This record gives sequence, structure tokens and C-alpha cells, in this order.
Amino acid sequence: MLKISELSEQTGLSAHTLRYYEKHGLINASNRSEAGYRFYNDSDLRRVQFVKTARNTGFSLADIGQLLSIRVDKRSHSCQDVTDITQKKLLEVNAKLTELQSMQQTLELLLESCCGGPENATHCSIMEALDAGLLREDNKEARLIK
Amino acid sequence: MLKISELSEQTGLSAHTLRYYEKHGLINASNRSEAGYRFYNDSDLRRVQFVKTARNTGFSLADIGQLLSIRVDKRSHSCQDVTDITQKKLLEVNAKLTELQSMQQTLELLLESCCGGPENATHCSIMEALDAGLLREDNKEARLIK
DNA sequence: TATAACCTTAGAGCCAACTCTAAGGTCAAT
DNA sequence: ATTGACCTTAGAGTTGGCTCTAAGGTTATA
Ligand SMILES: [Zn+2]
Ligand SMILES: [Zn+2]
Ligand SMILES: [Zn+2]
Ligand SMILES: [Zn+2]
Repeated sequence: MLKISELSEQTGLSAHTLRYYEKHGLINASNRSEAGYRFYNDSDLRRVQFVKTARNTGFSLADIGQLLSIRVDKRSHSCQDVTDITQKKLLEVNAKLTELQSMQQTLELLLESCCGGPENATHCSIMEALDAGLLREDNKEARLIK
Repeated sequence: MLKISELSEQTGLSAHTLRYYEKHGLINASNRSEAGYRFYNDSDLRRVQFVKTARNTGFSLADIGQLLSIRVDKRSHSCQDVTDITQKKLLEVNAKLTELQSMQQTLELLLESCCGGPENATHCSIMEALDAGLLREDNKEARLIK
């Protein structure tokens, strides 16, 4: 039986975070001492580790709630239920990746275009590009206007 | 001279957002009517468009504040001042990209490993992987444990 | 028995960038 | 003169995931 500080050590999640997860229905301490201290058993620990792994994978706490309700009753859920959640998350991640890659490309083009030197910025092509609107917005690819 | 709703139309930013930007020192209406209505001239419009372009490029409002103070006095700033901000932003973007790519890879591996079918999840390899800790965390690359 | 290091709770604060509300003033058209 | 569409302000609410505080109770050690 682990106290919350011990569970915290085992998992790398703060005691605050563990209580927060409990408040949001993700985890629970299956026992309490007479004074009300939380005590966690091995099954509790494994559940917390599941949450942590899912969190590291990028799932939101809401997603994890769903995954946990599958986990506690696998017989009532299908592999498709699991892949639906995973697929949805992958789509979100891919959308963000696309957005960030476009930013990356724009920033790289901006940096290439500027001398980066110590003289004054009256001629700076980054400032010019930002002033000019920078992108052809009709095109999905960020591209500096020449 | 544009009223706020007209500037909103011209820029695609809501009047709320324009007032929010003003409150945070990014933009300003150079004139007001007797009744206190904001009026924007061409120079105001160009400044707002600069803000919008920088926003689309991924810069935070704090970054944009710095870029704007360079913009109004280019002679007192160097190209390096501009590239410093841009480079910092690129590093942030690259860090997020790395994180998201790792998530993407993990999610793809999970999806490959699961049949996604209608039978029950007692054998689901996604659930197993999340239970098992999923990643070799010593390695930067996400990898399913075999 | 005192001190420190734990634990409890409800609830507030934080981050960024909005987004919206309330309560009222203004303006153009009917 | 009355709609209705605009405008103003200060300030509250939203999102997600923590993070921290206050005020108190418990436990281990000296
Ligand atoms: Zn230069
Ligand atoms: Zn430059
Ligand atoms: Zn299956
Ligand atoms: Zn499966």
C-alpha cells in the first residue's frame, strides 16, 4: 500500500496531479487510513501508470477517461472502440503537424532572406515580408512574395 | 477612416479581438469621433495587417509587441534583433514538431498493431501496449515493446 | 512535547488568446 | 419618436491541465 507521496515517486506525477486526476474520475485510492490518508494498491498503481502512458502518447484526459472505461470492462467493448479513439487522436496530431510544418517553412524562409547582421533594420527583409503580408494565402504552402 | 466593424471586415479579425489587441498595446486607432468611436487610418490598417500576418506565422502577441517596436523605429534596431526573435520562434516550433512527430509515430504503431474489428477488446494490443508502458523511454524514438 | 514532514479539503490562480456579457451611449432610417 | 444596428467600457468566462494556497489534521522522530 502506497501513500500518495510514494505513488508520486513511483509514477513521477505530483501528489497534486494525482488528486486532480482523482477529482476528474480517472483514478482512485482503493483504501483510506482512519485519518483519511489515501492508500494505493498494485492495481491502483497500474491504472495510474496506464494514465501516464496514455498522457505521454498525447491523449487528452477526456480520451483517457474513455480508454479507462474500456479497460475496466474489455468484454463490453470492441477493438474498433479503441481504434476510433486512437484514430481521432492521430487526426488531431496530423492537423497540428501540418500547421506547425507550415510555420516552420515560413520561419525558415524568413531567416534565409535576412542577413541577420548588426546593421540597422531599415532594409530588413523579414520586416518587409511581414509588412507585405508574407504569404500567398490562396496556396496552402507558405511562400514568401518575391 | 474606418470604423471598427469596417476594420474587422478588412482584416478578418473580430472587433472584440481588435479591442483586445489595443488593450494589450499592439494596435491603436489614431482618431476617435466626438462620441468616442474608434477611427482607423491607412497606417493603422497596415499595422493591424502586420499583426495578423505575424500571428499567422506563429508569433505570440508578446513576440509581435517586440516586432512592432522594431517596426516603428527600424533605425534603432538591427537585422539581428529581428532574426533573434524569428530564430527563437523557430526553435519553439521545432521542439513542438519533434514532440508531435513522436506522438504521431506512436499512434500509427498502435493503430497498426490493432485489428480494429468488432470483436471484444480483451485481446486488444493497443490496450496491452498502454498497460505495458508502451514506450522504451530511454530511447527518444517511441517504440512499441514487442 | 515539540518540531517537521507529511496528509486532508475546497477552492483560487495560471497560461494564452481570445470570446462574450452587461449596461449603456450613438446614429441612420422610418 | 422609435426601431435596430452600431459603438463604448470594465470585467467575467472559456479552454485544458495543471499548480498552488489556506487552514487545518496526522505521524514520525528527538
Ligand atoms: Zn540585414
Ligand atoms: Zn533583416
Ligand atoms: Zn482486435
Ligand atoms: Zn485492438
